[in-house]
Formats: sequence, C-alpha cells, structure tokens
Amino acid sequence: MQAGSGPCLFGLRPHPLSFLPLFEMSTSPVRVRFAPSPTGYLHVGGARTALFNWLFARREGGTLVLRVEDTDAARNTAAAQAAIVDGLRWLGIDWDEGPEKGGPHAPYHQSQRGEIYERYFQKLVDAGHTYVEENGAVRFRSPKEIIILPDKIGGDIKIDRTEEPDMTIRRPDGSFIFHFVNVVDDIEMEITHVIRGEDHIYNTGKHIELFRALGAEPPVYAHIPLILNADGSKMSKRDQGAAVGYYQEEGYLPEAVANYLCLLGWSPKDDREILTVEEILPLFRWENMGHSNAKFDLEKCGWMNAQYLAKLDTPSFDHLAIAWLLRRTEPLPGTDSPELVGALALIKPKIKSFRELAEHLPMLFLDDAPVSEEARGKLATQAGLKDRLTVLLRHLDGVEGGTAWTAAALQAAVAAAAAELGVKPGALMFPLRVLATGQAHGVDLLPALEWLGKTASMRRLQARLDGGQIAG
RNA sequence: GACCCUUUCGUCUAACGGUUAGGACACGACCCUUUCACGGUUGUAAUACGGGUUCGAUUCCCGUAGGGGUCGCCA
Repeated sequence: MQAGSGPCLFGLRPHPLSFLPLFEMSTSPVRVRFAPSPTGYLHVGGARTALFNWLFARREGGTLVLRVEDTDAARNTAAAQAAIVDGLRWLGIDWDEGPEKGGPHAPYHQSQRGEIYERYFQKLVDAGHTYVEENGAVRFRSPKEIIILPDKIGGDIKIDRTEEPDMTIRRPDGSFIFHFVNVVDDIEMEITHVIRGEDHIYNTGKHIELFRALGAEPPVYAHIPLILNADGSKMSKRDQGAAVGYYQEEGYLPEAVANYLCLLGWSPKDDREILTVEEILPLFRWENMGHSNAKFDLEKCGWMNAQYLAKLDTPSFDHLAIAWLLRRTEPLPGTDSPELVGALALIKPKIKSFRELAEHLPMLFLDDAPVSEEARGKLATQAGLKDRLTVLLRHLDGVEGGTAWTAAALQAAVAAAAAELGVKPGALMFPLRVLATGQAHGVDLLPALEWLGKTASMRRLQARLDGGQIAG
C-alpha cells in the first residue's frame, strides 16, 4: 500500500480499500492470546490487555486465542472463570479459539493439557536442561546470559540473567510452573505476538530461555504500561472500578468502557476521544502506544459513559434501562409501571449510568420520598416561603387537568404566580422542585409534573407543603 | 537494596529540533435557561531538576531526583 504519505496521483492510485486483507482473514499468520488465570474477578488492567490483543488480532486479520491458565488448583474457581468470560463478552471481545468455542489446539485449559507438558518436559530433560532438587522439584538450568528483549513498545530492553537463580519448572507434586506451561502453550498454539502487561518484562527473560531450549523461536513481544490507581498504587479489588463487573452492575455501556480503556496507554494522536472500535482499529499501531503508566480516572470514565448514553436512541435506551432494572434484586419504584417509559424519557438526558435510575425513579414515583438534607438546607433561609408556595399552588391548581396539564401551561401558571408575588419565576422553581420531588437535583421539573398529571401533582405538592417538611 | 521501565497542567494525553506548549476530565467565572442539568464562551493549571549537543531542546545525550515494575515451588 501507499503507506499514506504524500498526495496520491488519482489515476495511479489503488482502490481506497484495496489494502484491506479481505481475502486473508483466516490465513493471516498473526496469532495472539489472552491468558487469564481464573483466581478472581476480571481486572480492568486485564480487560485492557485482552482488548489490545483483540484489537491487534482484528487489525491484522489474525487469530485471538483465549487460554485459561489454571495450573494453580488451589486458587482457581469456576466462578472466577465465568466472571472473566462474561466480562470479556460484555466488553465485546470475542475469541477465535478457546473455551466455549474450541479450536485446533484444544483443550484451552492448562489443567487439561498435562500430556503436552509432559512431552515438552521430557524434551528438556533429555537435552540435559534440567536437574532435580532434593525434594523433587525440577529446575531449569539457565544459560545465564544477558538477554536483549526487542520489545515493540519498550524498545531493546536489557535483561541480565547471569546472576539469577535457576527457575523451578515443576513442583514436587508433579505440577508445572507458570513459566513452563506458558511457553509450551505459546509454542503449541503457534502464538506469534505476546501483548501483555509490563509487569511481565522480567518473566520474558525466563521465557526466552525456555523457547531457545525447546528449539523454538520466541514470539514478538509488546509489553504495555500498567494501569494504576488514582493515588499511583497498583489497582486492587478494594478500589472502586477495578473490576469489570463493577461497570456491568452500575449500568455502564460496554462501548464506553472499552473506549475509555483504550485511551489508557493508546492514543489516536489527535484530539479525538470518543472513538468506536471501527475508528480505533486502523489506528491501533505500536507507534501509538504510550510508554508510561496511567492512573485510572473513574470520573472521566463516567463522563464518557454519559456521552455514549446521550447518543443512544430512545428505544435502545429504554431497552437497556429496563434490562438493568429487571436485573436488580431490589426492585425500584416504577419498574413495572405503565408510566415507566415516560419517566425514562425524562431521565435519559440526566444520567451518567443506569445506576442513577435508583436516584431518579423514587422521586418520580413516590409521593412521600423524604426531603433531602441539601434541599432542606437551601430553602431554610427563605422567609415567608410557605405563603409564596401557597400562592403558587393556587395558580397551579387553576390549570385544567387532563390534556391541558402541560409543561407550557404550568410555566404560564408559575409566571402568573411570580407576577402576583412580585418575584422572578426562577425564584419559585427550586422550591417547587423540592415540593414535587423532595430533591435539589433532578429531571426537568415542569415536564415531570406534566408526566405526573394534575391529580398526582397537586396531591404531592400539597402534602409536602402541609407536611411542613420544608421551610418551617 | 539491586536491576529494568518511565517522567508535559491535579488526571488522561497532543506537539517533523523552531507552536502564544494544543485537546479532554475535574475545578472557577460568564452566557443560555422557568428549575436541575446539557450546551456555549472563558479562566486557573504542565514540559521534574542539573549539565551537555545545537543558531535553536518538551523533543537528542549524560547525571540526579520522583514514580512504577521485578527480584516465588503465584500467575
């Protein structure tokens, strides 16, 4: 292809899409893998690693393998594996070979690949690369060399193995160690590129020794910088947002989370931030990868989600919102109301994630939701408020019910009340909001009252006014 | 501690060796608005420090400091 430099001579230019490897979708030599160990939840760092592998595989028309590294029988759980698979799927990551999918290199659980490891282990033993400890553990005799790792992201990285002790590759109980099985599987599964976290750089020295001892060419490596907590420490399960499950539960859109994750350690090199995977794909190149760790900013991730939510069309939003509501073990008010869709239309432009439905629905559907501290506090200083609100309610009550009860009519009533009281209409709106919802923040107020209808609105407004919950 | 990687606004990041160092989140102000928001405009805010190389350094080199990673019979 033209490598995108310089203007093209139109007559000589190939078709704009001619560089796409359409016909070699399945014959691309590129094979990458994501290899989680099912000992816990799917970490955002792991999710990003998976995403980058996926992006690279798709961009190259290659193959993504999902391999479950479950050699530590004591720590593996089925629940963890389910959570990881579920999280990947949720993010839109699909694999070509692996669990639930099969493939030419099955099985894809290391716990089921014992025979293969045994075979490779024997090769190592026969070639004299190993020795046995007194307790039965087997170690690999390191050549003790300085290894230069040609990393796609970090450049040439020096790894001094001359002083390192020999690594154990097999425990006394016969089970194999991570380094060994990882390398054997990468050989067996014909992995061409290893894209993983920077925390593996030193392991790579060990791995390269193993590849060489087994007579195999090491893959191309790309070590990506890590994702850190807001305070600069390693993200742990205690940190909010560290697990992909958090975003599923909070009602984030996977596209938004994936987009945000891509921006940690990768950049389109221009000012764009909201990018679909289709837009990211052609720009996913090593030159566009960052070299330093990134701190995770949940606030910005939330902002991005709000952007995606806002772009959703109404049917999609309703569908997803309702799905989220139905997943809850504790139903929210209005969940099975026929008025729900109307409420969702009011709420849609206001929320960052579906989780916030839990704040909006009660104030829309409950007549007696308690008045919040904040709302009460903001009204406390307003003398004579109750009298003014009485006047306001009188005007509102003057509006016809039924189809005449519209936001526009209500606005006129508020204006009339304001005129009578000699105040600006705006001055009445906040107290009215508190009367209607008990909250200081929320959806567009007058449309909300229209949605509620006259009977319910007046009942609620009058009750809160009489209840004396606001402005004593 | 040793070794490796890394360092641009608080955070994520952009800038063929020549820019008033740009964008986004967050924060402040103003505008819009009947309220809460959205949005628009705008403001505060960065090249870690010290040496080189160069006419010229955020950019290349060295050192120092900070940060992160690794140093398992975990993965």
